[in-house]
Amino acid sequence: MSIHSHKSSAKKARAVQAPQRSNGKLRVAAILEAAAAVIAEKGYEGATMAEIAARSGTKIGSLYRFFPNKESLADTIIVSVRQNLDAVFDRFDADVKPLSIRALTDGLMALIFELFTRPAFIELLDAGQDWSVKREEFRSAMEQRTAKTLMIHTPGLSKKSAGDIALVILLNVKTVVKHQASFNSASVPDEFRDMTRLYLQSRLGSSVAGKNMAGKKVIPS
Amino acid sequence: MSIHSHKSSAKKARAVQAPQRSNGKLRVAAILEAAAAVIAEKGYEGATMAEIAARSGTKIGSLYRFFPNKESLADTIIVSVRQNLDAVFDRFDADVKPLSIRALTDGLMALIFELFTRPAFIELLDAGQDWSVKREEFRSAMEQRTAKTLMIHTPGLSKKSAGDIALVILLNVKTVVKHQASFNSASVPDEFRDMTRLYLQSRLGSSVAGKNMAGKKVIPS
Amino acid sequence: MSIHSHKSSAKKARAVQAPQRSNGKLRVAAILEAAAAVIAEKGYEGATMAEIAARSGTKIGSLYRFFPNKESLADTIIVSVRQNLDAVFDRFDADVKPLSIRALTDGLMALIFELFTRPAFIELLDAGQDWSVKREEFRSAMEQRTAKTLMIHTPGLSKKSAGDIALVILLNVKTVVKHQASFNSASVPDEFRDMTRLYLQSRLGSSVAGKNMAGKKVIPS
Amino acid sequence: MSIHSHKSSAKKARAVQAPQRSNGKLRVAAILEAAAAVIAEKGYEGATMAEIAARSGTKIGSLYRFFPNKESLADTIIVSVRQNLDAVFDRFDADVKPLSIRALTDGLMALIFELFTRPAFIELLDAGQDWSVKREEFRSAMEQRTAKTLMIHTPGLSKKSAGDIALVILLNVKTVVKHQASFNSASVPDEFRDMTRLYLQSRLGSSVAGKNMAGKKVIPS
DNA sequence: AATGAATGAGATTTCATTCAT
DNA sequence: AATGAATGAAATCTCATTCAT
Repeated sequence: MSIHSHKSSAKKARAVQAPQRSNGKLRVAAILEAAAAVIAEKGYEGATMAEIAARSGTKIGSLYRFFPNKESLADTIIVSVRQNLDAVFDRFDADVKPLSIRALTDGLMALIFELFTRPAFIELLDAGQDWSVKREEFRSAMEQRTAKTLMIHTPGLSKKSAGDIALVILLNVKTVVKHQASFNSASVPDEFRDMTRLYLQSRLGSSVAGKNMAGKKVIPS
Repeated sequence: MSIHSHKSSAKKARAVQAPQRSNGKLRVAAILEAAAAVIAEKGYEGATMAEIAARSGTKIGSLYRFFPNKESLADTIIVSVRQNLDAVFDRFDADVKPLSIRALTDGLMALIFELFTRPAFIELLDAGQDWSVKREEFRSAMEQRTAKTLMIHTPGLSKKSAGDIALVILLNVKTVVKHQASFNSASVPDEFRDMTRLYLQSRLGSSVAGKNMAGKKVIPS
Repeated sequence: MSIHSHKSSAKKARAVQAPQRSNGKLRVAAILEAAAAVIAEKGYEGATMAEIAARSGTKIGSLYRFFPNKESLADTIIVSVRQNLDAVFDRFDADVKPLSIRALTDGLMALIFELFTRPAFIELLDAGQDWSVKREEFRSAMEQRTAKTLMIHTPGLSKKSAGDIALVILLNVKTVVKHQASFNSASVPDEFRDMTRLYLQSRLGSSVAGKNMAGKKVIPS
Repeated sequence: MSIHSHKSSAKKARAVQAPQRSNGKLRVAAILEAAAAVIAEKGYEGATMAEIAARSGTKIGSLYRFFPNKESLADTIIVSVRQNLDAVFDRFDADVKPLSIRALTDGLMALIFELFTRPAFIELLDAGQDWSVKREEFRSAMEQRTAKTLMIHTPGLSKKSAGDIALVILLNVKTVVKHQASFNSASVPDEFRDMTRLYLQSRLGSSVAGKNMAGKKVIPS
């Protein structure tokens, strides 16, 4: 407990340490995982580099060798999600055309949910101030990709409409992910899914009669 | 204390000091306004007492005379919103019964929008960790009050359903308020309003045939 | 704030960081010395971290690297004394049995004096309020160890008596150490030693005739 | 709870306040009592003028009208004890001559105990740094007065001896008063009284044969 | 290359004391 | 005269980042 308690064993202490994996890949992965966990827990501001280092079994000096500053950590997390983005959407787009609106909604929401559920991700999306650039860029990418999928599914859709709808879907999923833990009522996520379905039916329904068991227009009063 | 921290570490829970001279009242008002502005800009964590003091033309010592700590500032902002709550809802409830669902939706959203639009308020609702108590308490109050209104309008509604629906409405408004500034497309708020209408029609529609131009059930495919 | 108090108000109970490089060890030693000096001069409350840092040639940030808060400095000082305790008493106990009461008194007082003379130590023993735990724990340890020695020397002694007597001895030494610097008359410490001798003779004398050159009354020189 | 809660009743608030006794004597007494209590609880440093004002029902501005600074409060407390000093000792001295040493010890200790037990007093005696002047002055007065009593009782005593003995008595009483609250064993104060008796018998005994049942060496019971 | 140590600006909070009304 | 308000230096503690070994 004392400051001096390591005194006599100091020399050996170094040798006793777990051998640090010099493998950069593994190290970077461990750091990112730790960073995601800490940021998810405490938010971007609340997360400290020291804790991230400790939790990843990295020394603070080494951490800075891989990530030159705190923001670069956040960047990398965002980017890693972004890199999935295209692959995931491409896969989805391949089979999107024949989907009913219900299936489209469910599929899209599930897909986005998956992307957003990466720990720390939601926190980063909302993190303050200067962030606007990266966040905006990412949101824009998400939005455009989602809009693209909508337009593949419903070819008649205007670009603007597709953008608006995409944004609504994204924000709905974000809301669910963000408040997930604190919902008292387990059925709230279902409500959001239903609501999003209704919304998509209203927005896409008329132009895709065939898919939608034609005839039943959804008319907002 | 921490935890607190000048001389003794005991948690001093000094009450918010009410000013007793007109000068003091002006000062407090200025402080609150500045605090709301700074918090709205930078978030709760990002806002510093020094900046709040400076922006309100107050010296730091005076700020602390009226608000013994940073949290008390946030408290006061939240509470001021909360105090409006009942009055505003009561007024709305008086005329809610005969409203069409569309009018109900629009009225409720406008009302909640009004409450949430106080600068800083949204930031505070999302501020981190320890906050959970006050935030939860407030959200619970909002939710219950909204649910009550729904049940007045649609008497057949179960308490649980009303709660779920209320929460969805609240989160929708919150999303709009929060992202308001950053929407590229001005029509997004309208989309949210429409979506919420559809959702309410689906949830309340069947039981209030008369109000809803009977016969046109909203059927999620 | 506390807790505590920069970003989060949670009580961070970081452990005292042991230095791991020779440079750090020197630094820690310098800090402790400076802390002891400053506390001895101004008392625990009066001592400021800034002054301790300055006097040890350390920057404030470095000080906090090794001692995460003011209390941990005091702790370390107390603990360092406590760690001596057993060794010192064990050595004394080995030869305590045949000692005359006079020699016992002198030996015990000298021993305790030695322990207490560490600068700052006395101040810490009296430092205010929250301290009670550590202080009490230490005093209890001192008392029990002293009582044990008394019972080794005078086997017939009841546990309660030994405790009371031990406490009196401790308080006497403490008084001498504390006022040492301010005594006008150099003979006051001798008076305390004599008084303590008389007291021990009164309390232990009757039951250990043999050791005391039986029959010869104990006459304080 | 709100900052503004007093708004409407602000004008009347002034009138509602308890009528401030304009009687300076009473006010000063109330302040001193409060100050003593607060200092006794939290120590000199820990006591705040604001709390003293509040606890005495005085406004901070008024407090400063009577006591221009914190130290003057402490001064006044010390002085008030000092003023008792002569009267109390004079009364005791009147009957001191024929007292047995035991009775002298008990009487003196009781008298000093009484003086020291004034709340806050012990705290002030040990309060830090610059205080040395006032404290020293007071201790010197106490010491001289006690020494005088000893010399009245035992005329042969040298001035230096009397001073030393007086100091020992004072410190013994101080120790008891200070640790009073924290003694586990209720008998410790008795031990101190006995010890002091033995000490006085040793120091005064031989020269006052008559009073002390002549010829009988001082034998610790 | 690895890593412990150093840094210092800056954040929150306190409180004795003075002043203006 | 009474008193609420103003003040600001000073204290504790944090943490991203750089550096020397």
